[in-house]
Amino acid sequence: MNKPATIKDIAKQLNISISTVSRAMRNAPDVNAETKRAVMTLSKELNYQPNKLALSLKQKQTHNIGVIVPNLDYVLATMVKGIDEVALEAGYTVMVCQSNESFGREIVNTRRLLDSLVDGFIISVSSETKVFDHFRTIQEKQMPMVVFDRVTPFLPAPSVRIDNEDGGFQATEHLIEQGYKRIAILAGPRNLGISNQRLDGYLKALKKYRIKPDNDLIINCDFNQQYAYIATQELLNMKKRPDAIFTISDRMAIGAMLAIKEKGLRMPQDVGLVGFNNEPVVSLVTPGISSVDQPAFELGKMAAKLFIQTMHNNGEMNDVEEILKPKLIVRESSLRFPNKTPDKSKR
Amino acid sequence: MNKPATIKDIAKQLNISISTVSRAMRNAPDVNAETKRAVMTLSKELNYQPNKLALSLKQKQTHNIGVIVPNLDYVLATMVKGIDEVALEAGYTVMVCQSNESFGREIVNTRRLLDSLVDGFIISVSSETKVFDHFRTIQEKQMPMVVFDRVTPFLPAPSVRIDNEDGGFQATEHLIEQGYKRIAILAGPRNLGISNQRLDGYLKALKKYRIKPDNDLIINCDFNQQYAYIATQELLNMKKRPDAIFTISDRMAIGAMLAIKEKGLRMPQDVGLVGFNNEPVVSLVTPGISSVDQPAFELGKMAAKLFIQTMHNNGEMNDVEEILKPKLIVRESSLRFPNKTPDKSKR
DNA sequence: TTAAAGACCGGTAACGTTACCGGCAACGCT
DNA sequence: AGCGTTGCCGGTAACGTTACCGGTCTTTAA
Repeated sequence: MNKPATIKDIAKQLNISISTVSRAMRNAPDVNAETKRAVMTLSKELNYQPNKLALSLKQKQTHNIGVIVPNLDYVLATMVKGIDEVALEAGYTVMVCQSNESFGREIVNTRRLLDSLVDGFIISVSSETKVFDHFRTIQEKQMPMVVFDRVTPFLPAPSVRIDNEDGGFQATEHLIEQGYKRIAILAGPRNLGISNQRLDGYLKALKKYRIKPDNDLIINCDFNQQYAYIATQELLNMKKRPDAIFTISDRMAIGAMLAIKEKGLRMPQDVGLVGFNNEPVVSLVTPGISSVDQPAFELGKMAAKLFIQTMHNNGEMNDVEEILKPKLIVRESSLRFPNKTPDKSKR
Repeated sequence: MNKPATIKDIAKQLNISISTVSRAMRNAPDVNAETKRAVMTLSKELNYQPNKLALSLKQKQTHNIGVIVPNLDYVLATMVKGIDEVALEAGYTVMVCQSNESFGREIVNTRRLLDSLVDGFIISVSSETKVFDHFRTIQEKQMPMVVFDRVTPFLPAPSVRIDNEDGGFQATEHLIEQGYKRIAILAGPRNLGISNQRLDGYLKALKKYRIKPDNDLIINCDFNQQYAYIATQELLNMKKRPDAIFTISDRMAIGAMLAIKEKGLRMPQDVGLVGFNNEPVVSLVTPGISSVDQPAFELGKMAAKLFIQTMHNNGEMNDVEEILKPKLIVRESSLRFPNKTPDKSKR
């Protein structure tokens, strides 16, 4: 066995035409049962594997899905797992590419996958991305495309995300109920949808309780731990320092926590802290950090389902927007009055 | 612009043959400079994208690498990032598939990718896998295959891994130097190479200091936090309980930590603890957990480099085995005598 | 002046598969 | 007996690309 066996080899050995073999393989109706059996046995014997490339070339579809994510941290990895789950079930193979939050990498990845490697895309956009032309070429090619998690209004497409505003609202309302008066927010980059939506939730909660938002307490900084650490230091050095901080990611919450501890302040007594994502780490640090949990796995599954639907509708889809609900998990970092919150969750 | 433009369209519009267009695109030497320019401009105008499928079918290679990993936790995600880095550089696209530590999934993934989707594989085997036939079919097809991180002697192939034995040795020796007398080890599953190698390092260190290994202190349990938690509880309930625990992963270290805290014991005074991987989380918990750091990103890069080398050698490669050195990072969880360890690293 | 060399280009087969059309028996029905 | 129907099969083109061979015309060298 040198070269892999092809349909031709089978045809030759069985003295029938390749068309018949092809039909037999696909279990077509108009082929004799006996011939079918013969083909099947021989194909097994020769260890025949149909050539997907040839097939894809012929019918112009690959049954691959291109997944582009900015990174593979806990949340996104979980979502990808969800995508994988239903994609595999539906007969699709996923190609995961990381853009590393880099605009250039995102373009390269997109172009690569676009080279007839995939039938469509499931995308979470990089935080660096402000121009979406590379994604629009996908749509011009009539390819299905679903955006998840990092959704942006500048890229109209079927999308799945969580209700970020509600998440921001829950977190902030909880802090208010716990008696915190000056609540700061570490929002992410300005151009990022999830960042602004969570900020909106924050503002909405303040409004509900008639608290005037203070621009000095609204910080836009980059998405990582280090920046959050620095931003928190600055916050805590203010004359009228905040007594609570809501960060829109757990990474940032960790950074904030480190700054708070270093300053010698206690949580939740001196400063309350709430994060976002509910990554495992927040339940391990001391004190445990309250965080808004999002159904990442479910979200991934939903994204893939939406993709497959779009696929079946020939790429057309009247911009569906699935929105899943997040849920605040309360831990020690923000719990001044345990009785005020009905369901203190387990660690 | 309906259908994507092909080489034929260009040929027709320019009134030249498709061969010439093909050569012009590839910047072949025997084509007039002017013709080249004409082809280039028109191809840009028509937004021509060469069809990778047709090309792959023709020259029987896809320029894709199949990467199969058991999961996408911190360490593996970092390694994958390393693979991605050099693969992209070398003109390869990677297809990442998670086996979810499941034997069946691993087989499915392998078969899928084997369907003429990739030119070869970079693999980290699932912990569940005890039979390697599905991987051997890769080798039978003369495809390059590199194994990384989870290397096993039952699957001979070029490989990259860290010196697990040395890592285990460093961790254990450190605990001994810190005056711990009864040192337990939470090893992973028995069939996993990294598990056994780290165990070997542990035994080697004991031997060096003439400590007799105690079978009651050597626990083989599953790779996750929950099992480690339970195993630690049992250890601490022994009549002569251990005064230190070395776990072969940080996940397990976290589990152990929770059990230790729950029992009301203090680290490092009552029990010393050392983990493996040096995930970010271990520096965030209190006390910080000492852990053996492995150069994950470098390891990923090395794996991809090795793959590309193997590729260039037509799949032949006299089983290279690259071994990178790990390095113990000491933190509070095991530091009884700060002066005894020369380089206490930063958190 | 002529032959060889070089520059440039075209035609065709092939990669492995499927879609489509057409053909030939055999069978059943009137 | 004649005709349509059914069951089964073969041939060919096509998907988009490249490899190979060969051809024509111009240039160069002896």
